[in-house]
This record gives sequence, structure tokens and C-alpha cells, in this order.
Amino acid sequence: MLTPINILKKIPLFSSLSESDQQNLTSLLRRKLLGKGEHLFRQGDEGTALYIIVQGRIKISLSKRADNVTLAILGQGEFLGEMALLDELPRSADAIALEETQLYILNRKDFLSFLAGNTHTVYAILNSLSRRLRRMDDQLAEMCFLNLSARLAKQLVELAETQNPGGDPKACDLNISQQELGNILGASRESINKELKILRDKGVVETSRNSIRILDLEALRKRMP
Amino acid sequence: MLTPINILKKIPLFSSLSESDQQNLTSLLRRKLLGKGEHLFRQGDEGTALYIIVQGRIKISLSKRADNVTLAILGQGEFLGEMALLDELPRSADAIALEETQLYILNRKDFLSFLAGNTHTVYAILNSLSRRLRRMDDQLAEMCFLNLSARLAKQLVELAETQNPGGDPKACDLNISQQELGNILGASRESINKELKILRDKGVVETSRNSIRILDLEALRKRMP
DNA sequence: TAATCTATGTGAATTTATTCACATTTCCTA
DNA sequence: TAGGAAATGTGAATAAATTCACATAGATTA
Repeated sequence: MLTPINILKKIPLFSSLSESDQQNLTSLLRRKLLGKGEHLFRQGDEGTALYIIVQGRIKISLSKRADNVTLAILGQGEFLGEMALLDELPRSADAIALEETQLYILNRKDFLSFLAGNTHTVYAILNSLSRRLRRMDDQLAEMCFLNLSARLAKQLVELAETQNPGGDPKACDLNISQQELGNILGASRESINKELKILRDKGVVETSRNSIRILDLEALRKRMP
Repeated sequence: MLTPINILKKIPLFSSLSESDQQNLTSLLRRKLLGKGEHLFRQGDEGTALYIIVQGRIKISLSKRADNVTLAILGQGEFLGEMALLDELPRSADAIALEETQLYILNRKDFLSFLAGNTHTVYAILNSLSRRLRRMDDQLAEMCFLNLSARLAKQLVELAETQNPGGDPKACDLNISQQELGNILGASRESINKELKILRDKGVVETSRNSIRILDLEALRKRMP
């Protein structure tokens, strides 16, 4: 069930909180609905809230660049805008709903006053941010030193795991266009297509419009060193 | 003068503390000296301390990879190992002294007990981590979408600005080898050399052993879109 | 349902960066 | 100060990915 408290438990930033802290935090949440293609916020906007995705998908992108860079596509249980809670800087990217999306909102003020009474939460957050920094160090190194074939394999595995947390080894459909994959991986649409052809010829994936079906997740794992 | 308190004032994480808080923190610091080439810590080590660089330079790198990736080169007034204070995970990279280096050490236990009495410091840290995350988002996008020429220009400008905070428009020497620049930018030593030749031919830089002299910072800025 | 739009598939030419193979230069030290 | 190690400089061959130029397929709507 997607109760607020169950949503909180899935968020690394909050999952280590005690049950009662989670209940308190839950009482501060408000709801919001977004239609497909609607902006949640734009680069440069003042940011004063954290959003938690209850249902649907949000794309984080830098549209100001000539190349349209996609930083992330977030789904159910993931959250965004958390940096606005921790510093006073404007939004560093755009956030757009890829489909009809339902969110919880947590305001900066509410969050900070919650923090003031929860030392434990503060340490949980420091811990969580620290892990994210470690992870980004890794990602940076990978972007830099892996070729497209390896990066694509890695991205597909990652998408499969987030869309299919059970770790089901069976077939799994990813709802993403080849253009979007290119935006995420910093590659052209055509290059993505050519890499997918190689995977298709080996029977690792099947492709169709706006969708990639993963047939052999293990084979993908072997391609990401 | 490089007294402990003057060092603290230069660190974004601590510069906003009151004079008395800075004095308290200073009393927790110990000294350490490292010779050129000496390891401060290695990937996988248990991490229990934060280090502040008083004098010298420390390289953070991932030597386990086939390609030797350099994540950062830190200098006077910068700090490292802070993630070990915030989570319990082992060191995620190697830290090596590039030259004779003098450090202050702040132990995890001491730091955490200091934090317990300094809410203000906690927020300063959250703020600082948040900014670093934003910066890494940018870096990731750049790595991905800028070509070597632009990335090199950007890196040179960045190095010039950190080594020369006054923003002096005059000539500026960077003490770094071409191999090291390659490790930072995810490029081969030869490619760096060829890009530098282009800049040299245009009179933008001069090169010599372990050193790049920037003659025209503005020209570099124009090359990084 | 025909027209249109969006997404995918593919080959050829081109660009970008790497690898390889040496020559040269600079620094350090035995 | 002679000899070796480390860093730089450069050309040629190779590999990786992009760009360009279409063809085809699937969805949407007028």
C-alpha cells in the first residue's frame, strides 16, 4: 500500500528514522498532481520544497544546454528537490512529468523545524548525503572511463533494477525511448540504436517503440566491467 | 600566519563558526607530516578522521582501476576524508601526498561530539554537502557532453582560479603534469599533449616539465562553452 | 482512412580521441 | 658529470562515436 509512511520507508534519506519520527514527518506532507508533460519546476526557480513521487515518473534535465542532458528519471518512491532543503540556491535543473504523476510535498520550513527536534535524523541525513557523494564519485569515473557499450549495459541494468526491485530474472520492459537513453548517457540517438542492435542480435534485448524488453539481464551485467 | 585558527577560517565548512567555536575546534586538532609520494590512506582502509591541509598538496585517486583515475587534487586550506566522519564506510579512494605536506587531523569521535553542541555547524555541513552534490551534477553533465578541448580549457581555468584566488589576470603557473591532467579529465597523456600544442600555438599557454603557464586566461574561458 | 508526426533502423563519411612507436628534453642522483 | 628515469613532443595507424541522409514502422488525428 502506498501510504505516506510506506513511501517514507523507501527513501534512503528517511528510511533509517524511527517509526515515530516517520509518523511525525508524514504529518507535514501535502499532495500534488501533475499532468503528462507538465513542469514541476524549472532551472533557476527558487526552490523551497522536497517532492516525493507516489506514482508516475519525473525527468530531471538541463534544457538550457544545446544538447538536452537528462540527469535522471525518477519513479515511484524516489524523491527530488532535496537540495533545496539544505541550501538556499535556485533549482539547478528542470523537472518534468513524463506521465500523470502524484507527489507528496515537504516544505523547507517544515522540514527544518522537524530537524531541529531530531538529532538522529540529522545524522541519518549526513550519512545519506555522504553515501550519495561516494556514489557520484564512482559515476563520474565511469562516465569518464567506460565506453558506450559498457555504459549502456550498466544503465539498462540500473533501469531494470529500479523498475523491478524484486530482482526478477525474467523478462522486464523498460519504458524509455532511444533518444532519452542517449540524453542520459551523453550519446547520440543513432549510437544508442547501433549498440541496441548488437544486443538484439545476441538475443539480450528486444526493442519496440518507446520500450526495451530485457531478455537476459545476466548478459548485460557481464558487459559492464 | 598559518595558525590553526587561521586555517579553520579558510575552510568553507568551518569559516562561519563563531570565534569561540573555532577555538574549541582548534583544541581538538593534531598535526601530521607527510613526505612526497607517501600515502595518507588507501582505498578500503577504515576511515576515522578528517584531514585539513595546512601546506602542500594531496591527490585523491582510484588506483584499483586499470586506468588511474584522479578525482581531485587538494591544496592549502582544503580538507579531505570528511565522508568518513559522516558514515561508517571504508575509504573509497587513495590519498597520496604530491609534495611534502603538513596536515591537521580531526578524529571522528571528537568531531561528532563537537557537532552535538553546535547546531549551526551541522547546518553549515548540510549546506556544504548540498553544494558539492550540485557541483558534481554539473561535472557529470560536462564530462558527458563536452569534448576534450572544452574540458581541458575548463580544468585549466579551474586550476588557475584555485591556485590563484586573487583572480590575477596575469600569467599563472600550474604545477601539474600532462599525465595527471589526463587522469583528471579521463583522457590519454598524448591527447592532452596535442590539445596543449594547439593552445601553445595560439599563445594561450606555455608548457614545461610538470608545469603549465597560462598566458591568456580569457582565451581559455572562451573555449569552455 | 489518409495524412502526419514521432520513433526506430542503417549505411557511409567524418570527426574525435586512442594507441603505438619513437625522439627529445629535463631532472635527479650515483 | 655521466647515466638513467621521468616527462614531453609528435606522426601514423586504429578505434570509437558522431553526423548526415534516408528508409521504414507505428501511433495519432483530421
